[in-house]
Amino acid sequence: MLINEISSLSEHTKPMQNKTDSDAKQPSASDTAAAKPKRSLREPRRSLAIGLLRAREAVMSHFRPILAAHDVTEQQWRVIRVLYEAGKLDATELADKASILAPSLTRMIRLLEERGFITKHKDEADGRRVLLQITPAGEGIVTEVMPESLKVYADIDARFGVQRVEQLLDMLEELASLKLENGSVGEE
Amino acid sequence: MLINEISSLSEHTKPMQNKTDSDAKQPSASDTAAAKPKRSLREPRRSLAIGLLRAREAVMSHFRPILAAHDVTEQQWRVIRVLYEAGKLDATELADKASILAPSLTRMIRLLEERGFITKHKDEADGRRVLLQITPAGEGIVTEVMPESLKVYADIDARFGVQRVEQLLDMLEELASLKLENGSVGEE
DNA sequence: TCTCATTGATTAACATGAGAATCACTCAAA
DNA sequence: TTTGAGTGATTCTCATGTTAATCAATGAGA
Repeated sequence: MLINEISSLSEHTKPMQNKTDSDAKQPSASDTAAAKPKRSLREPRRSLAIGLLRAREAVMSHFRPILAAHDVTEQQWRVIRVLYEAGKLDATELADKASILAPSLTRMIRLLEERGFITKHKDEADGRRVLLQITPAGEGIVTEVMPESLKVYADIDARFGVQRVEQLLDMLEELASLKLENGSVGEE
Repeated sequence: MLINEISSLSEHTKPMQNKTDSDAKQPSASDTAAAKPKRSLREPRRSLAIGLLRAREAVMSHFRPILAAHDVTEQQWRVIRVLYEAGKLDATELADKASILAPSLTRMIRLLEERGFITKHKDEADGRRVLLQITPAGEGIVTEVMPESLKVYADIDARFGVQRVEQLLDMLEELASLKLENGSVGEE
């Protein structure tokens, strides 16, 4: 029944010129109840996962040149920016705020420290934790890149509409906080 | 001056139930003219790039277990699904439809071919092109994974609202098609 | 026909994503 | 005090992202 609901939704799908060859055999809509919409597999709905991916790629394509000009990757920029905004953080907090996995962060810390953008030292209170902090050199990157970054966002605001950007951000936040059934994230 | 423009825009930001903790320190709106919003660097607006990243991560967290159960990665799933839907494609088309970079696709083709999910052969007409096609084994993956995938999307529809999902997809598409000034992508 | 710019695909090198295993440290219970 | 479970970080391994360089094939023009 859950799948039937899906197939009914697929009516929203635009015709889409069937460039493919086979499978034009739409069975008469007689069997609606027990119909296994196996056909719907070839005519998928738009995917949130891909939609988010493409949108993000489009947005990032405008930032990458700016970051590349300063020889920092997108992820390195996130780490630097978070440290700039939040001050001293331990690795877990930093990884969370910058949306970077712990193993990735470990590697990045090594490079960022070598390049003099951040400093690393153990927490006196808890020997397991590693405290990270931005350096003046790191702050320099921020003050150089941020204006360019804001310019791009201003451009997006102008083209897309400030209010709609805010609305989109709201929806994205809500989507990110959704708790579904087969969470699979909720261990137990 | 450009930054001032930005900071003025930030007034549109809605209060938004402060689920977060810190930063409730909105400076009084007294300093509007000559204020050097150096503070704005420390108090950034919400970022589209990060919002899209988090939302996507949240969505994918529900799909990854399904894919992992069938021993395919997210990207491999996209490739298989596109080939299933579109039939025979050359590498460039496939990379575009699956939102995967050409170098990545080249590597993936090798693995997917070894595992028997796709076949690869040169185009007779144009020796440069490589034509990819899904195999029955690959179709098997689709028929196994797709129902689970649809279930997750149905769950998202139920929680988020079908209409809002459609609205979100519309906005994402539009955002992805935005042409900004410093395009840096727009060759020509 | 030959040359050469173009196009499609691959390779190379480095950085990150993702999951599992391991190490180091902490803290509470025996 | 010692053990052992839990936590934070690191390491390992494989797959992909990203850019630049390279290779192979095509096609138009000299």
